[in-house]
Amino acid sequence: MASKIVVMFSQTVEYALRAIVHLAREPNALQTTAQIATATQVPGPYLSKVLQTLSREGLVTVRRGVGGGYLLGKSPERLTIYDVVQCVDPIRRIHTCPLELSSHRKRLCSLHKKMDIALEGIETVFRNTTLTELMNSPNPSLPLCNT
Amino acid sequence: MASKIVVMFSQTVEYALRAIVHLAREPNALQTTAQIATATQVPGPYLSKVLQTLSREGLVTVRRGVGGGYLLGKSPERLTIYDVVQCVDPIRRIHTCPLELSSHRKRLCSLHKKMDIALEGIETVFRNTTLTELMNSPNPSLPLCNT
DNA sequence: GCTAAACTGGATGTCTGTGTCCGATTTAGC
DNA sequence: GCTAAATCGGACACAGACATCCAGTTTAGC
Repeated sequence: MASKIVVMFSQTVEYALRAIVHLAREPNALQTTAQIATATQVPGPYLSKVLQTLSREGLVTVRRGVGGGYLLGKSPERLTIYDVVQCVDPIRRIHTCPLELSSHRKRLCSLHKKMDIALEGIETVFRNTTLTELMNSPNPSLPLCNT
Repeated sequence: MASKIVVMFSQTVEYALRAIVHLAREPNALQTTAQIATATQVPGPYLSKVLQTLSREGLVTVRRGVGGGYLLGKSPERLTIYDVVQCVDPIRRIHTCPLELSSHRKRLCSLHKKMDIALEGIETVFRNTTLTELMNSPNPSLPLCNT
């Protein structure tokens, strides 16, 4: 009845965030899928799909052909966790009654209101966290690095 | 790449919460699976499984045989959304590095720390919301009811 | 104790997220 | 322009969440 590792956030979100964080560590260096896959411990072929999704939204920039690879598509100060999540597996706030009860259409009942408040909390945390903040946080463990 | 209706909370969680809320509206009335299914718009056979799960943890009480059905298993003041969620599809906080980097074992990197903070937020909202509060909230839309 | 109402548990089916594979396409460097 | 490095896109494979079905068990009421 439950998922496996990181419930609530899909595997795809986890992978996308790892890839973005990895690219953010060297904002100007082209990285091939294989390099990113190794560094982030994400299955290469699947990572490839995830990067394509990120690329479509401009979160990463791609250069094809020999010597090609991926670059961060936006400046780390203006790229948030939220952007990444929304790109690959969006948080959908609850705006209308899931039961489609006519009287709840505009005014959620207390149950769904609470659930939406929980979602709002996540949204806020993610909206307020930029890649820059992740990289500069006063944390001895660097993202993805076994220091 | 995304799920369908209410991302982040599984369908099962949604169903379980509806069932619990429905039972909480009449805390002392036995309700058959069919009755609950109709009231909550949950597929009967699947709801049956969900109720079994809730029953194993004592969140609902079952009476088998003729005239049987389900009852709330705990008093609504002491039953929280969190209890229901943890029963059917638990929120798993991030305690150790998903990449299993040895240096992150006890100290999460900033990325996973942020993700865990988001989870903690949900956990807090859910822990602090009892069934009683849901029923008594000053909200014109009663849970599950088309008033 | 018979019968019918109701839950139990296992088997099965379906769909989507995750993961793989490979031929086609792009491009740097010779 | 040839070649090799690299992404792209579609087809395929697998597992788990969601959903169904049914034979078996429990129990109230006659």
